Parts: sequence; C-alpha cells; structure tokens
Amino acid sequence: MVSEKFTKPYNPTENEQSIYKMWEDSGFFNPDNLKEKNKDGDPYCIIMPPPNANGSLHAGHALFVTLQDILTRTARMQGFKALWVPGADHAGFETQVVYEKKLTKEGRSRFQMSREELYREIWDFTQENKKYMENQLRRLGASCDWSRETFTLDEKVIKQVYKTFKKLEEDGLLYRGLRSVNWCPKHQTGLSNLEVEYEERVEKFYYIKYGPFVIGTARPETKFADKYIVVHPDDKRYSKYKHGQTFEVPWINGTIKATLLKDEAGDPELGTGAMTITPWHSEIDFEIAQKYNLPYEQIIDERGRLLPIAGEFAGMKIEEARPKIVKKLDQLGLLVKVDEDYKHSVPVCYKCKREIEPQLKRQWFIKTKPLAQKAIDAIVSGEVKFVTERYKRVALHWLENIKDWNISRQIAWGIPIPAKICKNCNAGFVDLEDKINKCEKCGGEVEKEKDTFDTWFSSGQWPFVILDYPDGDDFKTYYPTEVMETAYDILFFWVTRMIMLGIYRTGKPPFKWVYLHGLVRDAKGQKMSKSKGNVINPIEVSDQFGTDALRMALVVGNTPGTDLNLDVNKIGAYRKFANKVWNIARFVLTQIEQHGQGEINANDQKTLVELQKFADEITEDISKFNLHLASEKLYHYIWHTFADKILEESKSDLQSDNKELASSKATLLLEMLKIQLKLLHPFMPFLTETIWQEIPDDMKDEKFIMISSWPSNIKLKHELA
RNA sequence: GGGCGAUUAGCUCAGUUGGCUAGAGCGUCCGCCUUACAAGCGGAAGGUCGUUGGUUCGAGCCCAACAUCGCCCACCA
Repeated sequence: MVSEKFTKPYNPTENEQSIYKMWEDSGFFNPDNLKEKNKDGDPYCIIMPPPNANGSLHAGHALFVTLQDILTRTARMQGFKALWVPGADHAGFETQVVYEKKLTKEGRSRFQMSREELYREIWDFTQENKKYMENQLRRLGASCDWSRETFTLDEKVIKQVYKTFKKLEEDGLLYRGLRSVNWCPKHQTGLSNLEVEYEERVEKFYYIKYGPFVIGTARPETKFADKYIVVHPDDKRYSKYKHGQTFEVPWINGTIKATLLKDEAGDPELGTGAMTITPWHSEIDFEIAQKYNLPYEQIIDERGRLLPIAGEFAGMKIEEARPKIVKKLDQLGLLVKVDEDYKHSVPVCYKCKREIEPQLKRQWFIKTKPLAQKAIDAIVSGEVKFVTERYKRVALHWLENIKDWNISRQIAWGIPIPAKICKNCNAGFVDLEDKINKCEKCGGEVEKEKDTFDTWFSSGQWPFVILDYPDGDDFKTYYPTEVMETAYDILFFWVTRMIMLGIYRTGKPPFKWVYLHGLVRDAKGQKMSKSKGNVINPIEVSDQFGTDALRMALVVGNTPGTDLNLDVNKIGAYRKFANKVWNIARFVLTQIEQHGQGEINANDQKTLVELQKFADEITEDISKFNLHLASEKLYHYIWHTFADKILEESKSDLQSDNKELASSKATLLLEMLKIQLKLLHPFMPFLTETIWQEIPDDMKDEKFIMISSWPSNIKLKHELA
C-alpha cells in the first residue's frame, strides 16, 4: 500500500531531519564504509572551507554546501571513493572582533583581561558555536564525513603549522624585522595588506613653508620630527640645491636642521614636488629612511595619540590636534595655503573602518616570492586549473606582484608564534620545544614571543594538514584533492596561499581545480548585512520551504563566479517543484502497485533511451561544473517532459483493459522515475531519499538512493569544454 | 592609474564550441476543483538581446569603439 504520507503535499520539515540521521547513522558519509564499487573506485575529495566557529551560517555557506554536496554526492553514486572533509575555523582576528563586540555589550573590555583569560573565554565561545554550526550544516544536507572533522586549533594543526614555520626559517624564507605595519588603533594589532580597505575622503590639503621649500600634506600632525626633505633629482625647480645640502628651518616647535635628499621617490607631478618624510608612520618614507640609513622617531602612539615629541600637543588625539596644529602653523606664518577639497583615499581597518595608522613594528615576515613562483608555475602548467578563466588571471596577477607577508598578529586568539625574542637586541628565534633561553646573537636575555599567527597562515596549510601529511592514509589517497570550492572573495586570503604553502610543504598543489562561486545578495542585488536587515538565514528558509528548495534556488541559474541575487520567491518556486516530484512519485507508485511490473515494450524502450541520453547530458554538465545548467534541465525535463507529456500520455494505457499494456506502462514510469530521482538526488537529496524510501525494496538497487548507482555510464571527469 | 565583469520579457536571471521560431522563475491576463498534483492543469500577452560599426550563408554569442552600472588591484607627501 502506497504510504499515507503521499495523500498530503510534500512536507520537507517532516522528513529532512530523520533522513539526515538515517544517512549519518549508515556511516556512508565516510568512504571507508562504502561498498566495493566505491572502495575500488578512484578517490574524489573535497576539503570543505571550514566555517567560522563564531556565529551562525549565512546564505553563502548554504551555497557552498549545495555546490560541494552536489559534487560529492554525484561522485559517491558514480562509484568514487568520495570524501568531503568538514572543519571549523577558529578564525583568529575575525572571532576576536566578534567576541570583543560581545564584551562591549556586556560592559567589559579585552584590555581589562589577561590574554589567558580572553583566550579561554573565546575558546568556550567557539566550542559552543561550533556545535551549532555543525548542526546547521546537517540541516543543509551536507554529506560530509564527520569522523574526520577538524578544528583549526586542534593539536595536529598546530604541530604542522609549527613545522612549516621552522622549515621557513631553515630555508631562509622567514625573517623578523622592523617594518611598517598597518596598525589598527582600535583593535591594537597589525593587519596584512589584504585586511586594509580604502575609503574615499574629501579633506583639507595644507601647503606649509619648510625653509626654502613648500611641502604639501593632508597630515600636518605627523610632521614634528621631519628632518629630511625629498625632491626628484630631475626637478628643475630645485636644481639650485644639492643633494645633502642642509637648511635651517623654522618649524612648529622651534628651528630645526633639515637635509635635502634628491631621490626618485620624489614625484615632481605631485603638489610642489617636495616632501618631507615620516618614516615611523609611512611605509614609503620608511623605505627611503632605510635606503639612506636615516633615524626615525615615533610621533603617534598605538592608540592614536601624539607623543611628547609633539610638545604642547602631546596626548591629543589626531582629530583634536590637527586643527590646533594648523592654527599654530598659521600663526607662525608657515601656512602657505589650504586646498579645501582634496580628494584622496585613506586606508581603514576592514572591520571597524577606523583609519589605519602605519607604525614601525618588529614582526615576522615570510619571503613570498619563491613560494609564489612555484604557485605560478603550477597554475600556468595546468596542474591547478580554474573553473572560471578570469580568476586564473586574477590569481596570477596577484602572485606575480606579491609582497612579503606579515604573519604576526598582536591578538590573543590564535596559534601562538613559537619563538623567543631577545630583550637586548630584538633578534627573534623560532623555538618549537621551548629550548632557547638566551639570545643566539648577543647572549642577552630572551622572552617568549607574545604574538599569534595570522589565521590565514595556518588555514593556508589546511588541505595537507587535515589529510595528515606526510604519512597519513588520507594524504596518500586523497592528495592532491579534486576541487577547492569557495567564494571568490577569499581568493587571495586563502586559495593562493594554500597553493603556495601546499607546494612548499608537500611538493604538490593541494587541489586540481579551483571553483569560485559568487556572493549571495538579496533580491535587489544588495549585499546582505545585519544593519540593512536583508539577511536571509538559510535555516529559517529551510524551515519554511525545505532545504531542497533552497538548494535549487541557489544553484539554478547561478553561473560560477557570478554573484547571485536570492529572491525568496525563487525558493518558493522550487518548493512547488519538490511537491510536483512528490506527486509524480505518488502517481507512479500507485500505478505500479495497481498493475504490477511487466515487460517494457519496444516503443517505450525508445523513451528510456532518450532518458538515458538525458542522463549522460546531465553527467557531462556536472563534469564541466555546469551545475546551473544541470539543475535547470532536470527541473524542465521532470516537469515538462516527464510529467506533462510522458505521464499524461501514458494514462490511456494505464486505464486500458489490457493488463499487459497497463503493467508495461507502469513499469516504464517506475524505471523512469528511479532514473530521474537519482539524477536529482545530488541537488535535492532529502526529497529524493524520502521518495526512494517508499519504493519497495525489490524494485530498487540500493536501500539508500545516496549510495545507489548513478544512471549514466559516462564517468564524472572534470574538464571544461 | 591598471584590470575585470555585467547590460536579454515588468522584476531576478539562464542561454555551454555562432544554427534561436531567444528560455525559466516570479508577476500579468483568460479558462478550468479534468480521480497524481489548485503548491495544480490548459492557454495567452510581453523582448528591434545597452548603442554604433565590422566579420560570417547565418550573430544574443566573435571583433572594434562608445555608454551606463558594479567589482578587484595598486597608489595618493
């Protein structure tokens, strides 16, 4: 008797959670438990970009789950040894920022806590969130192997990251140096160039008399200690002065002695062509200072206040000091003119949008050029391929112009940098076993490095870490993995770094394919954000429409690498589709129950052959990563070919007195239903499994559609065109 | 300053190597509770595929220029 379930419309929430539990209990997410056809199959591995363990999943997570799950499920049904490895990310700076906001709400501050306290609290916070996040992944249908799940602060991760750090030192690719870093005065940490954004601002631009010169600046508050003036060697305006010539310059807090430098760094086109330098608070100025071995002095402290060198302005915040300084300059007769609407872009912290104040800091840097070169080679040779050609060019451009990577962060939440620092000469030494107790250079006293790693330094090693390089079975079986599927906005942060560090440690890039998806925006194409109130919570949507409907809405028409506008109406449309499939199944199963199975007649065999061709086409689309086409075709075929035509036209036979004819037709419909359910399963796993469970055991090849055999002989093999 | 993407029905988007009488969802209009499905069925309206020029037997698709919107990178004393 066809289940009573079928008398009602399809109710996703009634079925999804129990179906997922059934899958998970079966153990088949773990390829080690799969049957022979998979065990002997080729490996197919996707490493999941570990979601941050600091909040709930957003629509972007739902998109990656959908895409990666489609690939994994297809591969599994195809007989591959299919493995999708989940993880959770401690997400260093990101999480600390989230937690600091929480502290602020509670009226607390991290600056009132010890590092250890803060670390412990955030640890507990992430462990809670991690569970929450994992269950959300389950809700989205992720067929990943939970037995292999790894947290990015797990012991094995830290060990590997330390090994890489040590190896970099041994290979001469690591140095600790005084460098200009992007300092965020709010978060009290240095940031990488990638974590700095630029904002267009209109500010005042001041022309100030500096001895015989006039200099232009938007930041007069940094100029207290400027003792060097730079012009271009070919700038005719200054040809009467010589390189190295000195001047008595009446300045803000008294007369100083200034020296002229003629250097190509001076740009004759800009302002007056003359500039003074502030090495402590400008990267370019610092480079000039280093070139000529000039002294440098700190003017602004880490909180953005002026230091005693500013005299009467000491202790003031920049915003407060600037107008006062300008006023004084004017009174001294040094202010030449003010350009009122000077348009320029200022660097800001990507989290708090506070203006970045460059500071000189001793930090750990990786020499990235040699690593980048190997990554470039791997991409150019096609060892790593990109699904979207344009991102290949973007990645190459970035790698070709790469700068050394500052991996030090002054935050508590992260992997501690295992090193000792000399209190006397500031030299730093990598120290994995806590063995170094005096400076290897000067014999001075050493202390433990307090900084932590940039979180991307450890996540850049994720694939070989999680698969247990070098001796783990997983590493031997699955590395290099098949596809790295993630959002394009972390191409530089993560993907290129994984290629670099993967090759560096293992000799091979960590994946064969890079599939970058776009951002999920709201129906109007606006970025989703809490403040706009346009965030689509994937779990709420799943509750309302069913996970399968959400998945279809995320994949149909979503070309790789392009942003997707997600309209709730679209999700509703696929809920209707789910119900349509449900009703198709009810009809077919009722017919087969009534008429029994028979021989499919010769004419109908042709219909089956047509469907077979269609199945091949879907397989090829998936091979080419054209999931947006495959899903749309499935929708169209099932609804408008199968239901509207084949099924409708079969009704006369099914109602005929000729029992043989009726059972033959019912059998055809059953066969076709099974093939379609299988093809649809990677896209709409819950619905298809729910229906599959209603098909009598003797009419199907496997108990779970999840591990049933794929209805096409074409082998899944990723290639484009 | 350098680079990239988009522009197709009222809205949001597909259209894979040029063959298209240009599709889907939502929306609109007309008619249907026809025993799988009203979350449905049958039917209809709606597009000079951003503009201009070129290549071709044939262009939404290829080339060139322009326009508008968006994104990325670099840098700004």
